[in-house]
Amino acid sequence: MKKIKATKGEILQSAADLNSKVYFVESGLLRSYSIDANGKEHIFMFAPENWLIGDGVSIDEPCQLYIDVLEDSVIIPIEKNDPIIMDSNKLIKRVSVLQNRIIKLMSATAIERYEDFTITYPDIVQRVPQKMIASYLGITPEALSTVKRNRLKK
Amino acid sequence: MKKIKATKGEILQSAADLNSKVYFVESGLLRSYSIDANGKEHIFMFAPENWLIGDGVSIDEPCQLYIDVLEDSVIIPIEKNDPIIMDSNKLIKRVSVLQNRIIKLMSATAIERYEDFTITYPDIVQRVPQKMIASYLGITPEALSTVKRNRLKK
DNA sequence: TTTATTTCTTAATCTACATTAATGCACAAC
DNA sequence: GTTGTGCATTAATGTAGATTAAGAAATAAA
Repeated sequence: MKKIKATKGEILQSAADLNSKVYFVESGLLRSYSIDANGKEHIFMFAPENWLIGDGVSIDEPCQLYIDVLEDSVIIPIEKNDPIIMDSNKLIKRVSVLQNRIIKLMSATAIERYEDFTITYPDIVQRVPQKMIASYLGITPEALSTVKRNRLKK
Repeated sequence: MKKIKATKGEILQSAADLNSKVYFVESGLLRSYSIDANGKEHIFMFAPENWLIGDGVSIDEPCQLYIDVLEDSVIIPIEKNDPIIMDSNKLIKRVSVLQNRIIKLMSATAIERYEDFTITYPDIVQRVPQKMIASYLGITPEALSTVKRNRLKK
């Protein structure tokens, strides 16, 4: 249950690592992302204060995600198999977030997903570069620019 | 721990329901899906033999998904807060599946997602109408037709 | 300060997939 | 049998967002 200081730019986990930890963010901002066959980044999740971030794979499987530090942070590493902290409720919440994301990815346009993002993470929009938000939404930075422009027209 | 027979076409759960159960499929086939603002269905998951299917939301939140029966099935309803059965390992596996799905939705083309589907669920391809596979992949049945045609050309 | 380096925006073109519509096919109801 | 009704396929056209490229604006480095 020890706190760790992590500095901006630091990489806490790489894909293919065997990492049995998740991270609770006490202050600062982390993100997790994957890199596809073309070398393109896809942001999977942002984790600001009081969020938990980690790879969903089992303890004995290699990770799929990279986790790095976007703002200097204070984090608490937690073992995935720690039964006290990793209670089911937290996991169910996680499933809920992911389920929501899949439904949105399949049924909402980029504009709707951006609206949704600004509501769910109002402060993150100011704290990270636009290209990361585009990456989270599954579109290019260019497309995000026009989304924002069209939004203002209304 | 009682088994239930569910017949084809039966709806086990509707969106907005307050349902505290998930279902283990002993035999048969279930699916979960959402319906978007335009009335379009988006299949979230298939659950053949030995799969667990349910809504990811917390016990006290209204469901987002419909669950219905695609083939006559024998299923075991499980309370979400049953600590014996709903152990963390199963939940982590669930997170893993969803994580994978999101990564694929963001970084793979329809052709790649279809390839992936036929490998992950080789038998399901034969057991459900093509339009449901299209719905799972996030494309139209027409687009799936051309995907399959182009695949054969190789 | 000046010079890089990265980020953001705009516009032109391209492409994967959606939409629309027509046709053929299977299977059930009558 | 025939008349559905739903499903799969094909083709023509439309569109959201990708790609490419070029400038502007911000940030970091010198």
